Amino acid sequence: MSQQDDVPTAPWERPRRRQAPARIPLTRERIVEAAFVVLDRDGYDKLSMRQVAAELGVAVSALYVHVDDKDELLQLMYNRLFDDVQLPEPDPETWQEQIKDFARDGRQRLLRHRDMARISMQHVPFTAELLPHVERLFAILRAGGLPDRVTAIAGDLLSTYMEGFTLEESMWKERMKDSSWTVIGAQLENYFASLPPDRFPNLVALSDLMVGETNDYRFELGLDIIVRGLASYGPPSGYEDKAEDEAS
Amino acid sequence: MSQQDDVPTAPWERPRRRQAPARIPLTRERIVEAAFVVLDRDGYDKLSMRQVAAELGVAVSALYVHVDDKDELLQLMYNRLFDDVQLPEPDPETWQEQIKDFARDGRQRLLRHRDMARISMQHVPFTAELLPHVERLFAILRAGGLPDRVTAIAGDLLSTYMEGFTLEESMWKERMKDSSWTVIGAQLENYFASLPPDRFPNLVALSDLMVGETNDYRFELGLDIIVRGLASYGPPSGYEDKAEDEAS
DNA sequence: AGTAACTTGTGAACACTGTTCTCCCACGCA
DNA sequence: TGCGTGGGAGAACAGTGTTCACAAGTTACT
Repeated sequence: MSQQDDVPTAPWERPRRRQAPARIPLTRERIVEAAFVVLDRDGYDKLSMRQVAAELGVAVSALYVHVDDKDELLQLMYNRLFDDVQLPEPDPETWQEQIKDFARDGRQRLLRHRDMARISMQHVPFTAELLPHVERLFAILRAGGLPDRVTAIAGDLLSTYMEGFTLEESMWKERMKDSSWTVIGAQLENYFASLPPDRFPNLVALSDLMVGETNDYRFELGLDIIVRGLASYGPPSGYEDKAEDEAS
Repeated sequence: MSQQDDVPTAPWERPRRRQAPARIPLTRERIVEAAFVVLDRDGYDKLSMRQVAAELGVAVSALYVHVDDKDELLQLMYNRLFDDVQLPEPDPETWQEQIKDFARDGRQRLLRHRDMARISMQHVPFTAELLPHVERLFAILRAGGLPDRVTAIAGDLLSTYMEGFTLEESMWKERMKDSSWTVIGAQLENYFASLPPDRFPNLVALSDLMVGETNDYRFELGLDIIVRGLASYGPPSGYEDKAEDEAS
């Protein structure tokens, strides 16, 4: 952005401001960027203010000029991860698929950075930057004909599932990061299958299904369960009438 | 709870040390108990090994004789919170209500101790002590006539929802613990309603529903959405397809 | 009996953490 | 020229999880 700094200053233009500060000024953006570098390299447990400062070649206290808290820094990271989300125009025909895409995209974003799901969990999702996304999500759900009270909590339900699933998923990877996933899965399946069948008949019977499938498949199935539950409150498929919900 | 010692140790559980003789005053149980005292009094952020040791009037390093890690201590707390769960005999008629009761009970347990939801989120739910509960849950789901692949992830889905919902719920309380819930709700509702209606029509329209209802109601509705989604995979209601034979 | 091994618990120490304090220095402005 | 201001540096404070050498007390064996 400042690639013309090496051009010598013409004698007739008096530099009103200091033209080129010797160092790039420290900004929130640069701090967040460095924090992501540390996070991906060392993981959440090693993500400390000192490490971020070291990454920037800067004193720790310099960070606190731009950021109030470590908590605020984490918030900024979360916001930046989702700030370029683009939800589609609400379409009553395909609202179910639109909702699923929202969750799929969220999971992919969380998986982009190591331990990101852990950060996402301890933070309130209603920041000003993310409000447009919630707004769009609501628009899609209402376009699907869901009653308002269902719409009002569907956002919570979906993001809770998305974040919770991804958290568990990445925790397994982290906990046994020495092995590949196929090895992990085999170990787990083996464990469940080795339980005493008289006391754990169902666990034994389902051992292959619990971990044998890929995470993608399991995420997709859970998503489908939720969307089916949501759709059960809406108009029968095929219609687009906004139907009142029938009790019991 | 010591009758399950013959359950093989899961591969992700680090082998713990020999159990201390029963006559020694300091035991794992006492440490866990003290940890709960500290947690309820000072919250999760202040729950440190030093505080737990101080609560017992004991040196910090003494804890490490009985507990490998702080992580293990947290896991023990989680286990103890759920170790006396009692799930009912599977009943194909009322399996949906049985499932809901499972989640309701879990939420109540998490709410019993301050910040407990935060602890629950970062721990693996498949410890040996908790396996019987998963087994029972599976039995109920299968009795409801759900296909095995749905049953296999329904447990994850339910506990993720339960823990995620409770986490968010308790985070709000913690973050604004000065005010009562009605005040918090009013503030939030006010905030959403005050957004520019041209850019956030749906948020404004739903502002009262998002926070106006009680947490109990919102939890119940989310639970119903999930159970409906699950039921959509099962036999049509009214029928009772003979489930896999249950040995009584 | 003596002795060795072991379990428990102690106090100090190490290497960190988030945060704040004082200080310094380069800049913009008068 | 002087001055104020604000960003950054470095040290310091009060913590954190964990480990270390060491001291008791108990048990087990020669």
